[in-house]
Amino acid sequence: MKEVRTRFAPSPTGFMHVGNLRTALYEYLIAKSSNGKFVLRIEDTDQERLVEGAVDVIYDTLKQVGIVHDEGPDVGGPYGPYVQSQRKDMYLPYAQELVKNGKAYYCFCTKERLDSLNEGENAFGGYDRHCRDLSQEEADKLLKEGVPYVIRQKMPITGSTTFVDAVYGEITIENSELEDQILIKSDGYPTYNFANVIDDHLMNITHVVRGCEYLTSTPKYNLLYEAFGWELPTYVHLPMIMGKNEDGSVSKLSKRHGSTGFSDLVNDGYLPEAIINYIALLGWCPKDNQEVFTLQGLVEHFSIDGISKSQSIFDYDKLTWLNGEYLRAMTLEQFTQLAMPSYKQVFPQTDLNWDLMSSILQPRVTQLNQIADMIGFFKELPEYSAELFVNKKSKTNLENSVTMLEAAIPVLERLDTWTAEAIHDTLLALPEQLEVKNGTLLWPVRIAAAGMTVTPGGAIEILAILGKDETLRRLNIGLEKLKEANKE
RNA sequence: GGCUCGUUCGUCAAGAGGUUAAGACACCGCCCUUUCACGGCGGGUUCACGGGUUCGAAUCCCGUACGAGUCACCA
Repeated sequence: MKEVRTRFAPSPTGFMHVGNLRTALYEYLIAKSSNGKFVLRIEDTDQERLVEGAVDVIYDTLKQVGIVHDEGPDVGGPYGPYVQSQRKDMYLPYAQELVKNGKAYYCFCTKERLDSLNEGENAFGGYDRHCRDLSQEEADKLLKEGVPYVIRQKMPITGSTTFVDAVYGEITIENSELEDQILIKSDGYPTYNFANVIDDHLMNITHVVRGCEYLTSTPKYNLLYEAFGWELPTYVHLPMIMGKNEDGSVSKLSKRHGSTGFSDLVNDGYLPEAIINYIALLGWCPKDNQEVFTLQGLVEHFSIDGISKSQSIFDYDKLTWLNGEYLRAMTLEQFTQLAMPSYKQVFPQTDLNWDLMSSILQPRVTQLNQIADMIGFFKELPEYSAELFVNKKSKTNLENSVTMLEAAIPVLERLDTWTAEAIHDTLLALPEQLEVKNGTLLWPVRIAAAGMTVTPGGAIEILAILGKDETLRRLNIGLEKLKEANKE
């Protein structure tokens, strides 16, 4: 059995769309699940769209998610170079061979003529094959005169072309639908379509994996393989990733739906592992419906027949949930390490009990970038209304809250060892004495300590993190606020 | 518009002629509880529509509708 070889062939645009990343992931998984090779090839044949540093974005992304390529521009390999602009001179001879065999031809049509074909009421819709039947003498003459040219593929006029896709099955396209596409551009560079076929063959790629936007142009590729007498690869076309619009309609995932780039998602506080895990599940389902996977787990479970045919909508809610699962699954130390930049953002100078902080945050955080907002109240007591002390379920009101704080403050003042455990024992002795439920005491304490109704962690943890001095200061502020409110 | 592909809860989806049509996210309710979260339990008109084929269709066939892709010297 031939070794499986797949390739990720991005254009260096400086941006890694999640759709691209998913394609890379599936290519990697297809190769690795059968012990094959995964190749990285940079497709930079469009000289007008070159972006500085764009290739690094590709390396960085793959590195962050743990997808390792066996061959590529940076690591080399037996089929190099792996950058198309460095392979430029390889393509023309193949195109010329096609011309010689009558499968392609020189075209001298100007841009203006081409444009005019698609204008006005006589719009033709495509190329009219004007140069297809130029005699060899004419072509040679124009070539000698230095008239700019492109090389176009000569498509069959009649009949149809059928191919089998591993996901979509048998697909037939009428040859009359196929345009005489350009193989070599007037700047001498090959088009994507042509370079792709040549390189995939030269690099022994066995599985061509790509988005299904290429589905209907696949016959053009196959006609090229046939013209050269090369073996066809296995095609694996992937369904698109879509986004849901406000009005309920669906369109290709783009900025207006949210973050669509890998680095955007990371900035939003998502973990690379969670992003990869989520993306793997968008359009693919394992036999046993498992949902949480490491990259290695995906390699072990992946199979092409689990790829779905229909487009799927990127669901930020589910990604968020999955990210929370990853966050909760890690050790406290790992969590603290990831959270530390946020901790330091809020407390650049001070050190708090970060372990305790992490222990209350870890079950609650779903995106790392929420942390700074969640812990802001530790740094500064928010402005709040005395009304917050009133809570039906805890049976607290403006009057008994005073009693609770007046009971809590002195015992806390006498407490020397300021640990969560000691605070717990001290505070929880009070409700019994006062003959109230725990919540009746703890609600006002927490409100006074935090100045908000919803907090990560309970009163005890919050006091422990705040420290004795700050706790007492805040409880007294709360007490004053209550007395003030009761006066009115 | 031509061509190609697709359509199972709001979303991701299992399902391959006979199932009470899984599971997950989201949502709602209850429990746990020191608020929130975590965790536990429970809930909901889901097979686009219309015809066939069949004893029997989410599954097979044909139409229709809707959605998407594609028709570049972009990839």
